[in-house]
Amino acid sequence: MSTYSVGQVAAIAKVTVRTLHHYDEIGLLSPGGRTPAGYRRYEDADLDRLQQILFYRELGFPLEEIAAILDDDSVSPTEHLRRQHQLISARITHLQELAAAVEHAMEAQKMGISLTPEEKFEVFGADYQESWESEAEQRWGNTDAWQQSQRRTARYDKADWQRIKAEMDSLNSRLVEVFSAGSAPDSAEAMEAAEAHRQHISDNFYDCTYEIHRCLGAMYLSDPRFTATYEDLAPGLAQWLHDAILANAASH
Amino acid sequence: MSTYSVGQVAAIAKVTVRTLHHYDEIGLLSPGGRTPAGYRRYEDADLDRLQQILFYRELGFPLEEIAAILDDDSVSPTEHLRRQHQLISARITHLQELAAAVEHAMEAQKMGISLTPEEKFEVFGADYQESWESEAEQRWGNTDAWQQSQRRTARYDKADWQRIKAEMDSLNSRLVEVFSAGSAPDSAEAMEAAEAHRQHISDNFYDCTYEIHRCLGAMYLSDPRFTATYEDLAPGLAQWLHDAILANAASH
DNA sequence: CTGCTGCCTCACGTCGCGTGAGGGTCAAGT
DNA sequence: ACTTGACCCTCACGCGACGTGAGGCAGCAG
Repeated sequence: MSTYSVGQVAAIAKVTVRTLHHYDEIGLLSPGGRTPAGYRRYEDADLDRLQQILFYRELGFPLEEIAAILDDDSVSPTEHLRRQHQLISARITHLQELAAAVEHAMEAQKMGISLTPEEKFEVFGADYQESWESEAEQRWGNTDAWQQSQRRTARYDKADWQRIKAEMDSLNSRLVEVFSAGSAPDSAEAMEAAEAHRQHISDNFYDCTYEIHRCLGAMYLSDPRFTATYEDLAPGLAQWLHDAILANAASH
Repeated sequence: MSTYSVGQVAAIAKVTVRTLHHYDEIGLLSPGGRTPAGYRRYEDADLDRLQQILFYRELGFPLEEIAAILDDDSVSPTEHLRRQHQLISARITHLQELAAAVEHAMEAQKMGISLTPEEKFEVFGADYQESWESEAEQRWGNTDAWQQSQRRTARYDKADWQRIKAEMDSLNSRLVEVFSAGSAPDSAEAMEAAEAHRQHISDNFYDCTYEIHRCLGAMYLSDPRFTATYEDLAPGLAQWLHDAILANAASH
């Protein structure tokens, strides 16, 4: 198995040595080993990873996010390639739209027509990272909350997700506890639990105002997926949680 | 004629207020006017300019370069659009190559084959040639020579380029010949070759005065790209050609 | 006249490197 | 055995294109 020095890798991948140093510094790409003198030695696997990194970089992903994507070992290499292909296609369509817009502008110019301000900027709106989880996006559209959540969660690594999962579990068991004790949705404990729930979302996903929290509560009843998880914990819990959220929101 | 506040422009163009402030700071986009209270007021012309800025930004140009491009009033709006379209197309082809490379990688993976390191990074080398063109523009910027060259070469087709390439090759081999024979830069043959070089440029690109030819000679030494091509033909040739050009210019 | 929203100007923080400075390493030639 | 030159190392500061408050004026609504 052959290994490569920084300079060699830099030459092959057409990046600078400094870039490789940087990737090592931030832990994005650390060489497989070092010589006794401290020289970095990259292995074939490192080259593979570098290639992946450059792909995602080319598509405009921040390095931290790339690290998160690549370190998520629940995704197979094949799956990665599929994703990349999808992302590239999305990007291409976006550029084609841009090209079409330019043509449009040329037409308009030749005819001496001027476009409305909104028309001029239409094409820039499309945040090309769509296509990906468009399911949730359809519902929440381009609300600020959703976008904020996207930005934040993109950076989370496995440990973060584990912590969040654990917090959610403890929140849920607290809910079940209060609910099973027979407390009314507008009791102090119920409202406290609802507030904790809201706080958890604010901390980890997006600024969850009382307004938004109310919407969430409604969704726990209307969206079968959510209803299922709560009803699974305890029958009647979805409705109760919904009421508790309303009560808590009203009290603030 | 309506005007817009920063916030309004930000909303229309989907950029942040801070971005507009920044563009104002660096002089890339200053609003047409201000209210007595110091509030920025953008006019329709400013929106047009902003649109152009965003186009070029999307294509990865640094802001300083964008300013240079847009402030070059020798370029008509139509010409701008033509350029943009060209740039977008180039970018699309590049991405399509990337996509093809991904497909290639998928194939290889399915077959259990592993690619050579060089193969893996081939596509990234396609450092799209437009960058050099714009770089040259920065240096030679709005000199008449550059513009003349642009106008003329725009109409050249493949056959023209082939002819020019052939002529250049024969000129270069003549240079190498004279140089390798040990002739001094101020010998008759050397000066003749230099003169032929100048003539070729005048015929195909722009009126190359002796003055300009001298500058070119200097650039063959100062610009690594040119130095490389001549040094590649024969070590020491760059310096020698430079001297020959000077001698030839002096004799006229 | 109080509050709210939008605008202003500093001014420091961030990301992805570029660019030396100062110094060790190692194969090749003399 | 010694020198040279290419390559490597680790700091550490700089830069472009903004993000993100802090502190304060402007203008209107109730």
